Amino acid sequence: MRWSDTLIPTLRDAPQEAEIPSHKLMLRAGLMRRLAGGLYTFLPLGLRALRKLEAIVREEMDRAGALEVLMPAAQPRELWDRSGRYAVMGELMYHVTDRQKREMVLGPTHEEVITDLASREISSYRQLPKTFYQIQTKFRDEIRPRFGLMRAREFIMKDAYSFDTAWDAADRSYQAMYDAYARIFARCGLRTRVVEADTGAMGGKWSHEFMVPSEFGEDGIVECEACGYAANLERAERAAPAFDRPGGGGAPPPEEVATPGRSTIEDVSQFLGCAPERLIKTIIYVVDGKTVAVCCAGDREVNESKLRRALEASVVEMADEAAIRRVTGARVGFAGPWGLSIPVYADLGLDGAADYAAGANRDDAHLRHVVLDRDARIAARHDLCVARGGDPCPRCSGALRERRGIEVGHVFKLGTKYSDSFGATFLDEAGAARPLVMGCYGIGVTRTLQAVVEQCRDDKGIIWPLSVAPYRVALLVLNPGDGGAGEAAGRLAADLEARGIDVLLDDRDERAGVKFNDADLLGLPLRVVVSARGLAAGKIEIKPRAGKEVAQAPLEGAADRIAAMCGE
RNA sequence: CGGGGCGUAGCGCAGUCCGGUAGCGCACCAGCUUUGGGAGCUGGUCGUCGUGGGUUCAAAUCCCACCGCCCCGACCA
Repeated sequence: MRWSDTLIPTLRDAPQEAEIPSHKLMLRAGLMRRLAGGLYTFLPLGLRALRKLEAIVREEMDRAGALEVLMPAAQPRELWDRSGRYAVMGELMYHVTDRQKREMVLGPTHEEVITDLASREISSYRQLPKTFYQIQTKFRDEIRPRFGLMRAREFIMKDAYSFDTAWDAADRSYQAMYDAYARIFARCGLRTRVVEADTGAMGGKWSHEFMVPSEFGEDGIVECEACGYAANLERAERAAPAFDRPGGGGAPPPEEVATPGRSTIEDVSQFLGCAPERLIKTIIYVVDGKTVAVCCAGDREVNESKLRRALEASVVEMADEAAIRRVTGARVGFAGPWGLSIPVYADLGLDGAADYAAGANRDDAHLRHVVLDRDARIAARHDLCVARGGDPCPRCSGALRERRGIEVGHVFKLGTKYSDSFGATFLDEAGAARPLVMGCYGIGVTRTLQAVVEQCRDDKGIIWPLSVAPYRVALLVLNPGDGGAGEAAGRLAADLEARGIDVLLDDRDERAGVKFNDADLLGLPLRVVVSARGLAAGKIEIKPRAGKEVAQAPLEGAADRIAAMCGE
């Protein structure tokens, strides 16, 4: 392809809309353009990279035995009512009404559609196991689209769904997808980290996320360097800290202190001259309709997913102001764990807590010298806080390290949540109807493309891996009119294309510097320069984008040499 | 939805405080020179100054409302 025949609108400056390096580079390199918030047009160069990535995903899905299908983006609302997710996902979905006034949604994911299909088409254990996948545009009305393709409102996703006769068989399907994912990301040139994850609105028993470590990732993760434990902060466990604190025995009795208007941890901490971690934070939650109190150290955040799991509940929300006043008898900010008629759950970070300060359950007052076990009745202790760097590892004696990651893939063991709501059953060998055991597996394809750029770049531009590069070779002609350079480059390009090597021939009437800089920006893996100067000596030059050294090579046989470097 | 910032040519920006009828760099078009890391000179094109309303002899500039974008938060496979 000749540069002058395609459209690659490179930009010297990054548009203001872009914040993170990959987003800026994708705009500057002419891969895509923004239409509106979270909506992007892929330009020819960006689309080529996307298609290559999709091809890798397809190959590995097929190799893993998954069957490609294509489901509609528009789905009847009733499907979502049946799974009960209309209420959970309602706000996240785009709603459309057709001329018959039927309510439709644009699919943010396809568990409902595939389970409906399976319930109709799968009836015997003889048909199992089956895994279906599709590569398709998803729609999510994100509250805040961000960072280009990282969190877009319309994006391409590879989603897959497995159906098995039983849990152990489902585990094998899960493992097959897990392994396929590892191969896919490796082939894309990505270093990924697998972490244990929360299942969120998807439901299900267990899940793993494939994370690309990046300071611009939207997810926090912790990992233990000693044993390899790694988890999303939404799920990450932590062991009880080793305490080095005065025991409760000798502590003086609680003492009430007036703390007028000091309702935040920060205010109280300053006012009492007491570190935030020596305060007990008491938060009132409504868990499946029941009001409970949750205590943790003042410098910690309650992890609502952990709370939900610990109490085996399905809905956790913070109590409103009226409920807090009713339960504690005080305004927000003065709650404490004593004298409450509701169950009090304590985070394990408070084990052995002695000589703490906490709200007095009375307006404008706190208590000092609190010993939790002595002064409050605790219903149960659980790990209820968001983990963070430095916390003890839940699996070994190591310490957790915190970092950020971009979620590019997520695999879930779903179980029978959807097959139950859709009556998706099969007959086993004994002729008994049993629910299909499901798994679901997603790869954010467009997000993965940006993650590649995020991970493969330098200060001059992108450094595409061969596997997903829009073209494998950038062929630069300097001064095409001189010494037959233009003709020689044209012949070399044709020669490479005949061998199946995709080449971008920069035939523009631009100065060398412009071409070199654009080549660095575009980041095609191999840069080949044809110039009159080189040709006079019968030479061209070859330089990998990732390297520094420029190799001179004879024009004779150059195509062979380049093809070999492209892995052909 | 709350807090903050921004909106002036394709991109990056100045001008706004203090009202006087729009500018700079890059890009783009033409010509000449130049030609291995974002060339030089000359000439030229491109603007409902986000939108609507108001104040004023006069509004990019002041006032009101709205819209869009970005960041932080809440939220979110």
